[in-house]
Amino acid sequence: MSGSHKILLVDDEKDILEFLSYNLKKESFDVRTCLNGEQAIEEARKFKPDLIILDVMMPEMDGITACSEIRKISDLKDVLILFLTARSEEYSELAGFDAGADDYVTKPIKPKLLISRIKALLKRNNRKDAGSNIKISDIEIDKEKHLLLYNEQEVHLARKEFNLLYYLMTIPGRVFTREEIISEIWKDAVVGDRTIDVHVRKIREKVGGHHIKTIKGVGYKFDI
Amino acid sequence: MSGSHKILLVDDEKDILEFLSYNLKKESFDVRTCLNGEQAIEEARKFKPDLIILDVMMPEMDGITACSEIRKISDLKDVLILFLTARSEEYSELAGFDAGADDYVTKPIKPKLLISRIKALLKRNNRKDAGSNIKISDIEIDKEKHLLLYNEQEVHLARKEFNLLYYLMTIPGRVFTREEIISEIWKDAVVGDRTIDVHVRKIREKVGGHHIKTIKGVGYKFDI
DNA sequence: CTCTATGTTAAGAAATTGTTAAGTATCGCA
DNA sequence: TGCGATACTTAACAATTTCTTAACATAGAG
Repeated sequence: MSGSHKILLVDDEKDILEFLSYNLKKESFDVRTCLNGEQAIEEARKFKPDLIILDVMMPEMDGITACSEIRKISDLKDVLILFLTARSEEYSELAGFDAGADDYVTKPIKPKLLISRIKALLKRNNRKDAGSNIKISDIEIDKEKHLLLYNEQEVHLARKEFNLLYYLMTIPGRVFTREEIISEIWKDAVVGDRTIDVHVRKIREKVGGHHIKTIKGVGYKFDI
Repeated sequence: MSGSHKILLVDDEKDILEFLSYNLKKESFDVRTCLNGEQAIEEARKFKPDLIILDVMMPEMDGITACSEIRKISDLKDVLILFLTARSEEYSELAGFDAGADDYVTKPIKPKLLISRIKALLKRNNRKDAGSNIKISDIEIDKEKHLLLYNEQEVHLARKEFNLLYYLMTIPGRVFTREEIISEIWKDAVVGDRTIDVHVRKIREKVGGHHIKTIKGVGYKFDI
């Protein structure tokens, strides 16, 4: 199922490279490794991987810089990039996404989680041609451009609001539980009970209240 | 909501056992404790928990060894295993996953985080039986969307009503006893005699009385 | 007819979500 | 770096919905 997806793994710690490499190969991915960002760019040109896993913290050239560089290479414009970050470096996430990352995973790394993320990414990518943008009735959303049109009108949503709305819209009609939403939008962070509600409220304020529907005791869903 | 999920808690420090036990019980989990790996294996065979929380560092038999042993027991093949590790023992995590752990949490333990992880684990595991929609004559039910169509018309059911109707519809015609219904919908909660009736009444009100039939002295069934 | 299981109703308890405002964190920019 | 602006989270409280119960009504088996 994983087929022969090619993954380029970049980290300056050999132990981690070996550990991940082992786990990925077990899933029958085609894996190559690099120890720093410069090597990675070179290798990426030749190897043309489907996915690059980049450690954010590396000597020589850090992951974010490497990511930006890679995005400039037209041959690799569509390669998926996943960051590895220490739990503390929360900023790197933001910077990472700005640099064009597709996902990130915090260390210490849980192989199972990483692999499921990878599979999700690769899968999502198959539909990417169909556009990472969704249009439903009066709402149009373009994830790449971080742009939302409501009645042809551009509306600004903050990052969390945007991600939340986008997440619900990935499967319109389906109810997402609070737990699902939290683990998707907040990853492992622990947030209070009312946080989701407040974000939902703001989204409703901006795109009309009828779209996000509350199913009491279950969760929220996007409705036409 | 946590229902009657059974958790086996294994740690050599009594303080931690008590602390966690208290917090888990507060969430209405069914908790048992052990002080070492050997006891844990024995207890797991009898107790058949849904989840085992294992401290990695223990005398006698460490958590990783215990985990491997447990995975060998066919009766416990599907039990979830969560490791507790000190922050410094980063590598134990790696070994832990190889031994078949499903997740891990670092000490010092924050109960909130631990519990949200536990719930996520248990939930993920439950999602095996997701053949979510049923259509019978004039009733169509979609669990994912938490949607009920009666004569093509959307009808709102509260959570308990929805779950109850869905449960009866999983095997149309079969009579479900009150006991079965209670243990499915209310788990271990104790509710009065008339509670089911009231819910049934509300469902009948909403989807026409003929579908749910009372078998006096036995239970209820969904009829076409 | 009598007895027991179930039906009905309305009240209020409990659970869940909505709202607001204030505090904290982060960002963009000079 | 510091400042104003924006974003995010939280806490307190309000509003709403859902759930349970109690009291009484009814039906049907025997």
